[in-house]
Amino acid sequence: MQCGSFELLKKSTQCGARLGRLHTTRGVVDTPVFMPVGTQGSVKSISTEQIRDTKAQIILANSYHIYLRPGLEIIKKAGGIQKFNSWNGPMLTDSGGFQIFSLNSFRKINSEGVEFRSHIDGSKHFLSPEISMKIQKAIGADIIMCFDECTPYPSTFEYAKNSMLLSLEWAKRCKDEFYNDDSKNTQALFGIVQGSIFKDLRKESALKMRDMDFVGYAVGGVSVGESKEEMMNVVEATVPYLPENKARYLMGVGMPEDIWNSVERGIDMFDCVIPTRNGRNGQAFTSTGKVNIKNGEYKEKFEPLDPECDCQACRGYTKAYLNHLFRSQEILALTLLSLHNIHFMIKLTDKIKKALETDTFLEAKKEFFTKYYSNK
RNA sequence: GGGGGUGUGGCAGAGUGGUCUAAUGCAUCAGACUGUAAAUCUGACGGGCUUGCCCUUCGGUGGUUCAAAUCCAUCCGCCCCCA
Repeated sequence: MQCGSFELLKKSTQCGARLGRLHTTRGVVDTPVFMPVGTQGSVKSISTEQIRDTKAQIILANSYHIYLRPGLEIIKKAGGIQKFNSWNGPMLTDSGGFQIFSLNSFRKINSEGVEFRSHIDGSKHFLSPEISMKIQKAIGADIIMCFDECTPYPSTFEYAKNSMLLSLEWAKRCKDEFYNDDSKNTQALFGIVQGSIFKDLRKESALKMRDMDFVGYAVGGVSVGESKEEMMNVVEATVPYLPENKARYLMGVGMPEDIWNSVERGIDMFDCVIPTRNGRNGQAFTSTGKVNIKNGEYKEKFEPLDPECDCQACRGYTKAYLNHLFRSQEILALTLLSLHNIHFMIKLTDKIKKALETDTFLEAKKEFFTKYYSNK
């Protein structure tokens, strides 16, 4: 089966949610899926072994970061990113498009591409759709992304339109570059819909991307500061114009509530730094809501973080101990909470999948949130 | 016995006449984080309320001064050196 192809297994009769299977060179991914982010080829503070324990099916890496360090030569010599980090499973690389947004003070955009100053040493680098494709081919992830501009929020309609058209133009160039060799046999290129929060732009972008016939589609330019309501409006304005038989990936999302709400509207794939970043900063997601484990109230709570969770952190340790680890700045604190949060997100998608099998998505969602918000 | 130094908010430690409720760091208390420049960042941190102001703080007491953490006297505590 072609890498990146999507098998639609079941559609909810209640909403837009769907159960599916994404085929990749290194394995099958059941959707809806949450993909932990390992920007530099490593999910921060967590070993590949531990990532497997969380039952994550596919992880992300960032081509911009890997290109800067260790560099493509080393990745090639290693035999590709999956061998380098010994994950050996499905992976996805982002194109560097998000860095146009997040490193905005270090770059200059023109229609040809983007000039970056390395955030590491200030050196100049140029990224274009063609270069991004070459980089992502060299890294060798199963799924690679078009080089786009992640449009900042807020943007004027005019800026958002030009940005969306630029990403469209770049998408064509990505395709041309991607399909000029045998990489297409082992990798899949996904297109990215832009258009900020403007429905017309989202529709236009989605339809034109659809015409380009990508293997899969992403909704980009969300989770950049807009409200949750706006984010859902974007999803609703985009999904109806994407082909049903292809995967839909909402980039950079999200929180548990975002996952439920987006799956409900027809999204299949997610990635987000939240479980790991917030984990490192002391915030845990639990079945009864968010917990800031650093807070004083947990100093003497000799009970697991989440009694419903069977991750390493919850199996072996108490809130009091995790609180102590954070207060004493022990490295283990970062690992355990990151691990827990990833596990939580994976379990959440498991719940969703199970509910879709029995066509009870809305009931499951209600059950989840009744508990999740019960403490607040 | 002689000489020198020092005492500041939970801790460390600036400040040596007004701009001092008193820098800074730590600790403490909370909040934020969405395709990772993040083990990060923000805010609070004497008390009161009508949130602008009022009251109370720099070892104790007394004084000088329009004004004292800051100067003087004295008491108390601690540290160092020489015998």
